[in-house]
Amino acid sequence: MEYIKLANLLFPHVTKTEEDIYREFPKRKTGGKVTRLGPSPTGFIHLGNLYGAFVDERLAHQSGGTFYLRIEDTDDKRYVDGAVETIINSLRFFDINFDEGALIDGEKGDYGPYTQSLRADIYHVFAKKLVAEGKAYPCFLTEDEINEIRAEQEKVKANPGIYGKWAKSRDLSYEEIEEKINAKVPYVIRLKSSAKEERFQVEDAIRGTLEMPCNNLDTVILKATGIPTYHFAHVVDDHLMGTTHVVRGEEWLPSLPIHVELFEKLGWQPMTYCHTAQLMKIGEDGNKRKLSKRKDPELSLDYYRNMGYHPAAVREYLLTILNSNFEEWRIANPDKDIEEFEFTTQKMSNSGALFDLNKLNDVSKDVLLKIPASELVDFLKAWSDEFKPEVGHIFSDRKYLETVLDIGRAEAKPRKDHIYAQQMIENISYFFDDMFKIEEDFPAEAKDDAKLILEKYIETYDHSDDQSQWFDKIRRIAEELGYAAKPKDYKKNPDQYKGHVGHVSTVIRVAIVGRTQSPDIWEIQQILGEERTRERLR
RNA sequence: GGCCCCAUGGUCAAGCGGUUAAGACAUCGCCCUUUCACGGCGGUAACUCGAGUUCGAUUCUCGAUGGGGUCACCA
Repeated sequence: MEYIKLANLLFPHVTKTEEDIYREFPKRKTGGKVTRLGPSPTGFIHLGNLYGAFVDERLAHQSGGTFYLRIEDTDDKRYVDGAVETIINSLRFFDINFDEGALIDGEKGDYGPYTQSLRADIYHVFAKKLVAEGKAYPCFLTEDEINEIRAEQEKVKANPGIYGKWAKSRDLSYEEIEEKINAKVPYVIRLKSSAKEERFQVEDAIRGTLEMPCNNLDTVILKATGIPTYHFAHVVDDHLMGTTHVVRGEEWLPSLPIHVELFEKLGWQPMTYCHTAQLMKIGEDGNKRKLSKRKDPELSLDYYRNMGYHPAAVREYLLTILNSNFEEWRIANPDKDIEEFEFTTQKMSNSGALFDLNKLNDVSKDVLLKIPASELVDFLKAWSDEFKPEVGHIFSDRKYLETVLDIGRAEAKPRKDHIYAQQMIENISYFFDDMFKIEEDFPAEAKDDAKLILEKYIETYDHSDDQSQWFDKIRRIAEELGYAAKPKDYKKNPDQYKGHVGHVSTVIRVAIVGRTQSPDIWEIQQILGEERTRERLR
């Protein structure tokens, strides 16, 4: 078989050589790591993507390298309008920014185009090269024929796939191929696998040495449309674009042999692989399972934006599951910027982590505590503009809002009330008259005296009282009505009292904020002002 | 089914041949306290199993079991 003749028959339009391409894509000069995110443009982006993107970003930027965005749109069915913008904006929200690639205001960087569908001529140069060297061949098998092969394989218990004797287009003569081409019979280009009966080893930056059998599959590298499959595009692009570290989910591990053979046949050196563990969730059956775009909309990034989690909190949480030593570092360095933490692939876990909302909430409390109230207002405002415009009026008095958000935060043992925007709004709603409502009942112990308690409270109320004067008055009211002035007395002799001062103050609390739990009432009253305080007591 | 990855409390996880098997979250109890939150103290709770190697295995090897992934002209 004259392979070069075949290559020319298949790729008459390809005039460039591989040397031409190498001139267009010179080796990068930077010393740092080069990573990339290669999303397919479905526009859907979930926590798992963010998790991976975070690894890419840290690896690149921590080493003074480059992080770029490549759109992997080799499957035209997947394309969703505006998806690229969504991806970029979602990631930017979490402070993950690209240095080059297919960005919103056009391409940036010297290794473009960064959209795979625009790189067809490049892939063809290398596909042609492989054909010319007898390492790839056209395959004319139809879908039906492939199904038949699979059925036959099942019958004889052979592994499914096109390989070895099942690869029926492998041994077509030039004349046969030419005849089909002229007859416009559709075909794909397949790798002609060497199917070495041995195992190979690859170093993975997360998992250490990986050992698996060599590939034996005649994988499709160019589809009938002339567009490459992921496997081929990955190898060609990452080599040409100078990627040093390929970060991807562990679901790619099984196709690693294909990629390794592709690199070998192309005469290239594979880059460092970093196969991350998948983020899991508990399925309906109680078992762990991979996050799925279809089934788990609540784990899409939008869910967290909707709830109003602060991006810094999500980043902080992600880092705790990404690098096992991060929490320790954080405890030792509570005030350092997250950038200062030295992220390493070695410290990454290689078993799938279950997403833990409790932990996120806990982390979030600490993160929000460190954010000044004025910034919190900005954050809340941006969130409400997008997700809850009906509360827009709470931003009309910024200073007031800041004061509200700052309750108890300056103390040595600060309150950690804030977790995420939606919850914060709910928490502070009683500070706004239109959102204030009585949500809970008076405590059972003081229910019958509620009216009396409030009357006496209004009578003695002096807005200029300081906190201790104010509470002394409540103590007095409690005693007058037969409640213990100290909870301990009540606990000792529960029969002697109707209840204790806590029950009395809870009546007042319910009147002021509408619930049985809140920060200090005196402080709240000071913020509300005398007029509104009295209003609510009526 | 073949191949691949993984395996310490409910969750995330330290550990890398000898430890009373860390820590965080969650949970429970106590303390602080006018409620809640915060904080403090304490408790419950783990090495999947079986063979080896070894004086000694959570740690190394093999096997089993379990979980996950993958076997497309999807990525």
